[in-house]
Amino acid sequence: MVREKTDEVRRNGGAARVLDALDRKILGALSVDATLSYAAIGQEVGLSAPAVHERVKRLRASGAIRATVAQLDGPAVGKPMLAFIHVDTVGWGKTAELLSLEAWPEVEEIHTATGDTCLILKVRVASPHALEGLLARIYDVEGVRGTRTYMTLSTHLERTVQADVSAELEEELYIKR
Amino acid sequence: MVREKTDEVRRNGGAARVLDALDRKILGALSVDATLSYAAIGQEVGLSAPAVHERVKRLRASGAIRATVAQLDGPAVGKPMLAFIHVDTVGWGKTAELLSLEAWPEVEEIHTATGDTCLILKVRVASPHALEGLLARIYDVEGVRGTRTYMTLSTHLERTVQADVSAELEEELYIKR
DNA sequence: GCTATGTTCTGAATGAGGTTCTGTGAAGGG
DNA sequence: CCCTTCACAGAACCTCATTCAGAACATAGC
Repeated sequence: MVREKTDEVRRNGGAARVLDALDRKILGALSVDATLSYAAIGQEVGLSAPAVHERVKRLRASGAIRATVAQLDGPAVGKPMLAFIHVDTVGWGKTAELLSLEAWPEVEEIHTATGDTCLILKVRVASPHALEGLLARIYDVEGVRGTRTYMTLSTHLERTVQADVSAELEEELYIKR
Repeated sequence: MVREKTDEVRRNGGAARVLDALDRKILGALSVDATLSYAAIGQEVGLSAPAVHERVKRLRASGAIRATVAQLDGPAVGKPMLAFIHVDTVGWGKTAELLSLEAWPEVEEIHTATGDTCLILKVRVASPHALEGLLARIYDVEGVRGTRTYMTLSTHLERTVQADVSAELEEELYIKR
């Protein structure tokens, strides 16, 4: 019976479900260090290892945990330069074409944005020369009208999505599908 | 002797060391899915599990792998709104004060940048109201002259630092200290 | 050229921790 | 009041991380 229910939840991708305080504590811990053992997390939040495991499995299935990844150091892997590029296009329809940017390893983020620009890119490159080549390729894309590049000189903070652990939000947090 | 040398490398934090093709393949795999077993990675790159483990240990010690974290989903944890905020300050010295932004859970990234602005923030909030409150707090910080906010409407790509697996870069990649 | 030395790998052995199973107690509904 | 459902704890199992010893290979010095 329990198994049936679990499978059902997994089928519909995790229906709307409140994240309680324990879930947010677990997410907070894993978003900082995903190598923690379930037993260690259980110590922190007051659960047994299997209970933590069950919740993490649910959080993965529901999409609250998108992935578990290694955070690399830009300079260490040969990409010391970070920049944000604002791209203006001739129309909204053309942004679809730009999505092939996903295949470019320099591009880490692509957002559609409001303001005086259409797209915001976060890119990481090895050198000024590499940045110039990237910009040239961007201008080659059909529909690109112009770009504005913001080079970063130093990065003071760079982390992933934070789960707020404050308790008063409990009622508002739902898993969206 | 071997142990001595290993300890020495660890003491100076991992001296300049070339990342070879195997290292970059391993980094590429772990940056996408850090839950892979060492045996599975070894299958991909042609090494045994202990050999992969040894390399990963070195990559962690050298700083090429900064951390292993769970990537959370913004909407799922109650933060559906993502924005970039460009902050103008009255002088460079004042940016140090702004670094207390690290303690604000809405702020994910802080960069010093070139261009017509001093700081670029990446923030994720629950609602327009929360964004307004955040901007009010930013303006309360001593030295803040103005801000420009770029709201994102949709995110087409959001990933971490990518390790280029192409082979021709082999000679250029060093671990910086 | 030969030897000593350091490096990195493989395969085996061990132990920690991930994963599953079963039972129990609490909460909600008929 | 009983039944169902759910989440958890404890125990058992089993995969996989980790360590160890030895082999292969490259390098430097004699």
